[in-house]
Amino acid sequence: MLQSQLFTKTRRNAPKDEEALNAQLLARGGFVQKLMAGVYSFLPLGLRVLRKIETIVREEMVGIGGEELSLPVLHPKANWSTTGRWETYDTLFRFTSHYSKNDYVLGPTHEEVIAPLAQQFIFSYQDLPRYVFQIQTKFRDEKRAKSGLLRGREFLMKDLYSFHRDDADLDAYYEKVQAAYARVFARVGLGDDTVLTFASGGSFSKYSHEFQTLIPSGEDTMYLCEKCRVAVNKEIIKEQPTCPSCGGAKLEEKTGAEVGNIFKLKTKYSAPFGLQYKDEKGAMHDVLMGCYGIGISRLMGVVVERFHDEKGILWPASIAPFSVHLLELNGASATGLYSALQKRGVDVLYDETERSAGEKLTDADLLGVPLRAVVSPKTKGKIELKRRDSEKAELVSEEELLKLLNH
RNA sequence: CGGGGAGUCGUAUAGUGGUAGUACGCAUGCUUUGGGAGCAUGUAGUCCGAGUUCGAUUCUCGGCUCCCCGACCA
Repeated sequence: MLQSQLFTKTRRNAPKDEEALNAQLLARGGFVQKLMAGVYSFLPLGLRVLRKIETIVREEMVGIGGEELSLPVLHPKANWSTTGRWETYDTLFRFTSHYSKNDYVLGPTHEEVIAPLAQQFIFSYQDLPRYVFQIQTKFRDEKRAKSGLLRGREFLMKDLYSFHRDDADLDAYYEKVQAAYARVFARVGLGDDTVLTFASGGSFSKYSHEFQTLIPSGEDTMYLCEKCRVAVNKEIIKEQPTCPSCGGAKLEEKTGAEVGNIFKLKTKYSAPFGLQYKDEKGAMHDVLMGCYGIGISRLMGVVVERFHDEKGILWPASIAPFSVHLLELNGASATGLYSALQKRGVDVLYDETERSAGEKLTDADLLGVPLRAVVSPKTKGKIELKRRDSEKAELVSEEELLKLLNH
């Protein structure tokens, strides 16, 4: 990609209505633009990051048997009345059609859609288990949207739903999802900072689990057992004052951002919709369900909160908008190298603009591409290579660079 | 939802009851060239509505929007 052709430009100042660090850096870099509180456009650079996170999540969901589908965002009131959540769901976006006078919901989650849908296809124990997921825009009428991408009114989420014949099967799959989630967070670069957290489980199971990324700007408070790297959410610390893993009582207070959660719904949503199956003897039973979410757009914000310095973002390589940021400075030309990199399939952003060296270098730091390659009169036919997370640069030849990137 | 703060060119800001200023950006030209370069010329703005006033961007009221704290967050 030629930087001169980018739809967006970087900004020297963050908009004054953005205070959250993730929003400031993402807005300055041209990754996102706020339309209103809690609602963001994802611009070409930001969408690249979002898509990479999606791909990682998708691969891991497919890896545990998930089949991808796409459910509607617009729901009829009736489904939400069936579960009672038309009245009880606080942050539900409800509205009435101006001409038909029908009531609708903008989906904040999809149990009300998936349960009756599954009822069309699941009849027998032979149809179980089943696992379906989607990556879909969700709407929640948050009383207070805040913290940039961390709490939006419109956001991108992966939601997986599983269907089982008994508790043992649900429990076993729940464990698999938990392991897959750990892989997702490791792959997006948050493995060391994301901990399994015990949280309230509602009325059907004792606890649910959240994945909390430990960042100072996180909204949730939890108590972490340093030894086990397992935490207890503040909401259940009274009933669970010790580490659920080792029983230790030395828990340290931390703040985190919830990037994922896994939840045993059991029959909470299958029962109201009559989602049942016949066992081998022809007896009817409610299907057991699990639901499992990952906030994709929130994850993008959390990564920025976790990986930045005073100059800008430091994207983990796995989700960076580009692999290499190629800069030509002070009249030098990197056109040949750009073509060579493209030919090798390297995802490269090429700053061929005729701006000052300082401006281009500052831009590179802000955008946070993991590897910076500079060609200038000073590099004398070689390439100055610098990792975004390192102060040291090294001079390499074109062959050395290509070899390195092939790796 | 309760409390607090704030709306001025595209962005960040200053200022004023009487012609709205600066920086960045953008445009043109020249000069520069390793950490958001210099000079010149140009471009572009007072959230919406009502009130007070000869006159409101400024004061008053209402609305809308944004930010922060709290509450809330299957």
